[in-house]
Amino acid sequence: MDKKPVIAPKGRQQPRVKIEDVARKANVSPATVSRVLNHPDIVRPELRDRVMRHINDLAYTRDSAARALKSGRMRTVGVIVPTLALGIFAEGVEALQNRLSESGYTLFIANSQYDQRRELQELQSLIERGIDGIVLVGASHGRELRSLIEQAGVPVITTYVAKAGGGIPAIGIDNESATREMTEYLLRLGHVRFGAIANVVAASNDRSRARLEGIQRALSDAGLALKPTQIVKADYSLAQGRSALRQLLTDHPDTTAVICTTDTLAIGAMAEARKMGLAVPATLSITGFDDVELAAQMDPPLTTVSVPAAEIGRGAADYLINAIAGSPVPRSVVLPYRLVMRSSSAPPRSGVRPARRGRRRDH
Amino acid sequence: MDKKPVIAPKGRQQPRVKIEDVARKANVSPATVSRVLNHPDIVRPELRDRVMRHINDLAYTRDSAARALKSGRMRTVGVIVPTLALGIFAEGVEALQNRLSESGYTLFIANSQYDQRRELQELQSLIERGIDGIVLVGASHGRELRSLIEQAGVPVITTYVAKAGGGIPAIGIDNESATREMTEYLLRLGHVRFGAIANVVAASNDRSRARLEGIQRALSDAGLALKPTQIVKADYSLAQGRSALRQLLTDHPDTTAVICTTDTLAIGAMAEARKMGLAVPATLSITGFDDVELAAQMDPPLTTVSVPAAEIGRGAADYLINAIAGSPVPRSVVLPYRLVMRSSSAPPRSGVRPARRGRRRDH
DNA sequence: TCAATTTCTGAAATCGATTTCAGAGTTAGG
DNA sequence: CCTAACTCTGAAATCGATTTCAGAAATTGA
Repeated sequence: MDKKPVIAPKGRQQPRVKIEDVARKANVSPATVSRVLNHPDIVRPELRDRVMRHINDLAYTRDSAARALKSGRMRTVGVIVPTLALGIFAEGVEALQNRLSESGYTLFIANSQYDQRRELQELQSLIERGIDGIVLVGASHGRELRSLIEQAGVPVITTYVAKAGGGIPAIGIDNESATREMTEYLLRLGHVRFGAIANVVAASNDRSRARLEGIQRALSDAGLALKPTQIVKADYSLAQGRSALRQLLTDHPDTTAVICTTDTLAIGAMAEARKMGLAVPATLSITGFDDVELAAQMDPPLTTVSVPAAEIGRGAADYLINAIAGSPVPRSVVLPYRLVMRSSSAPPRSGVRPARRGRRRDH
Repeated sequence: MDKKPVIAPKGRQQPRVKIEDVARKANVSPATVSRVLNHPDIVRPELRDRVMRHINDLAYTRDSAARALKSGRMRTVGVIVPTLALGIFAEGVEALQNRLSESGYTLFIANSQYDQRRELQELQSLIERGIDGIVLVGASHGRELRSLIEQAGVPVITTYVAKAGGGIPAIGIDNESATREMTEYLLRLGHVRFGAIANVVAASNDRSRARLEGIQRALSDAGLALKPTQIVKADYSLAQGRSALRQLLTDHPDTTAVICTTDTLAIGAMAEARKMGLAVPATLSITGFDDVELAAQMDPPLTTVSVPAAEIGRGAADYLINAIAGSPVPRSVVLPYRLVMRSSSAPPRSGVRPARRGRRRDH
């Protein structure tokens, strides 16, 4: 009376081919079949071939659960990105997956939506899945997360940053230094009235925060510290780039250079500048960060910082593969970024300190 | 002498907490601990709480390999996309992952780079991993792939298309119908000299092929069949969009409407048009496909077809969750696309059939 | 030709959690 | 007060592949 409902008999409908079935067909023991698959070289060639034929005939594939159970290795790595919507992360994940796949690993993917609590949950779930390694993004992770990882004894690496706290190794670029250089470049061009658009609303976005700090540091060093209203906070959408620029120019109409912490924001800002009738770069220089595909195709092409996302992904994969194998691994890897000067940036109108003439106390 | 090298002792360094350890601490049998975790309601409350405390104290997490082995369920789904570089796929994967995560599933991700052989390899690897369900993209898949899936007895669904061969259920939009409508719209505006830019170089890109067919069908029906030189094949990069437009206008300078099978191509085409000094939409209408974020922010905003990527991802997740549970599932789901008319398209210059005047036999 | 190696194969233990089966303990009914 | 009917817990089998250990077969050398 209390029978189980008649849904999906149990596991698979066709009772999966087991190693024993192959063994019986081939008139050998399961041990031999296993050896043919795992250490082909120690099996007599003719026997090996015979077994192989039967393996193919029966289309046998080993049960990875049983395999993982016995060997303690899942051959699986997990990655948690803030979002896949950003091309830069998608590119990194793709490179990561490709490299892992070459080495027989499979990639679990999860996304945190820039939410540390969600990141923790997803990590929990991945660890329960028995992953052999984990890739994170960014430097700021809760203590809880770090202890979870430590307890699980799983190799980790965090990406897109040059260093991270809590003894977690990192592979990526020095974000702060990149925007510092970019800012210094704009200073050299003669700009003095800056604005910054930064996607720092997500609490956990330490990359953009570092980038913002780079800007601030460079400007402070030049005695041009940004007022709070010269920094507009945004998320990572084009639309916010637009509105951020509008707000910035409302508060500071004499701005001549706008540094964005993301290409997306910069592209939004450029769109808005065009709409407002501002010539880029003649009256306004705009710079981005990431060097997405579109950056080079803009009109004018966008000055930005190129981030080696694919290299980061590959590097993270290599790191974990080595760490899992017990091979020595570097503490952290700092990859070079590249400032890409294109025509969205130029000296301010008519040489040095031009805007002075127009608006402010005219001296 | 022939000892194994001293690397990573074996599995984990800290000898993982087992269910038996918890059982011993709590003075119960492993069976009880298992019950506490899997069927809490059949264990006496006080005992349950006691066991729970020890589970937490020891930070015990069950070994998913052993669990999967016994239960035959991995609670894992795989997805193979052509590439993550396309925002449309990234968005779908993200939605897929989010929905699966809610139901306790974890997502394996792989990418095929539009290569059917690679797709097959990745699928092979996923099936060996014991996934419970698989998500594919597109309608065209080799027979080998289908038989592999069938043999494994794993539920599948393919995405971004309205239907697929080989009895594989699908969730997505009717690509051909979408471009047909788009073309008809341009015809109604009065265009007669069309060009098409299609990313059909990847052999397996059936979506774009269907889109191209939609264009051709609509034009044939209107007695305006495209000549081969009016169709430029490209991959999926902005740069190719640019060069495609240039080539198209070299061969057919009197073209008034260009239909692209991808927003990326359309955006590239618009960039090139601007560079060539062609006013959009005054002298040239351009349309895209996908409705990426940037499309609405272009100048002029791009007319395109909106694809419900997130809905596709969610739908695929729901489908598989049900199919795995043995619940009834729909054969296929056709989702509505949406034509988004923006200002990159308009009637050709000076009313109906304007270009006639300029170039051709002037009647 | 026989013994000593060497090479190869099979039987059986093992990985860790789940679940059936049966028995111990408890409560209710007579 | 004793048996009947439950409720709850534990012992042991099981999932499928891997691997150790030992023995059988083949090879080499004397």
